[in-house]
Amino acid sequence: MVRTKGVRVVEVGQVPLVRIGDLARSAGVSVRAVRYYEQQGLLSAQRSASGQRLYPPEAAERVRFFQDMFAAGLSSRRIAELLPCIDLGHTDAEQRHMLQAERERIRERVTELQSALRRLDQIIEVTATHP
Amino acid sequence: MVRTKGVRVVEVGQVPLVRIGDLARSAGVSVRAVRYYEQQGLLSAQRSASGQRLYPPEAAERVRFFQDMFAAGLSSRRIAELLPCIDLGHTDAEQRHMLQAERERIRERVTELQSALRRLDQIIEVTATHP
DNA sequence: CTTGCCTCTGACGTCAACGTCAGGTCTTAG
DNA sequence: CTAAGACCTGACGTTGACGTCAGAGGCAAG
Repeated sequence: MVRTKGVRVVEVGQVPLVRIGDLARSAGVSVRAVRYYEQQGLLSAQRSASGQRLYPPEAAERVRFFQDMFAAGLSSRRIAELLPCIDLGHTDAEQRHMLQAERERIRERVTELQSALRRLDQIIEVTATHP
Repeated sequence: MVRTKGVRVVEVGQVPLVRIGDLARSAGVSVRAVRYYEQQGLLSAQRSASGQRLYPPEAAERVRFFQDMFAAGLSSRRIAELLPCIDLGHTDAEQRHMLQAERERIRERVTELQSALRRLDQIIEVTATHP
């Protein structure tokens, strides 16, 4: 076990593994959030002898992907359904249907937001002439 | 008091008023939602002698505006702050700041969503080649 | 060895926009 | 007059993605 720039790293064969705090920091989320993702079946972790979670550094990318999807309004359930598509690189009919449905949902949200934006702009415009 | 096409209407002077159920239907929300908006200070209502809420028909437009703003991620608190800007037709510095901030927030959400859309499209594209 | 930070597992708290239920009143069609 | 809806006021329940706290253990530095 070595220490590199403040981040404790466990070398298992050639694979460096980081602990939950480091993952959380590098992904920009809380430690609680990472544990939550595991609980929801989105993220798995190796365990050290003493039971501490150990992650490969790529896990940070995956966590950021979760954030993107949450921001897009997907539930953790949907994201869980999404992961096999990514990991296996192929989809069945049901999965393709789900992907299209979510895509459409997000597109609708975008147009909703743009509509709201226009309404806000109207208000700003109107009241700008009457300060 | 008259009945017009199934909608009970109260004539007070020249102003026709509708009851909460009619407002809810014409705005496409639940009765509970309308009461909630009143509780949050977004909507006021005249009361009949027996205490029932009475609304001018334009209230439906206002309720739809609430829906737009909620869909854009504004809280009822923010919407309440917004209403005087609309009703009075002018804004002070603080209000203008708030309007700009919310505008910017929504714009960020849009780009987030578009980013998520691209990621989903990538997945769809990749897996489409491997059915 | 101890100090200080990190991690662990529960488990309860939060927040917003309502849903839902209870128990009672109003209104109107028939 | 009566029965069926619509409406009233509380007040508790729901959902999702975590926050937060408690109590206990792990681990590198001095």
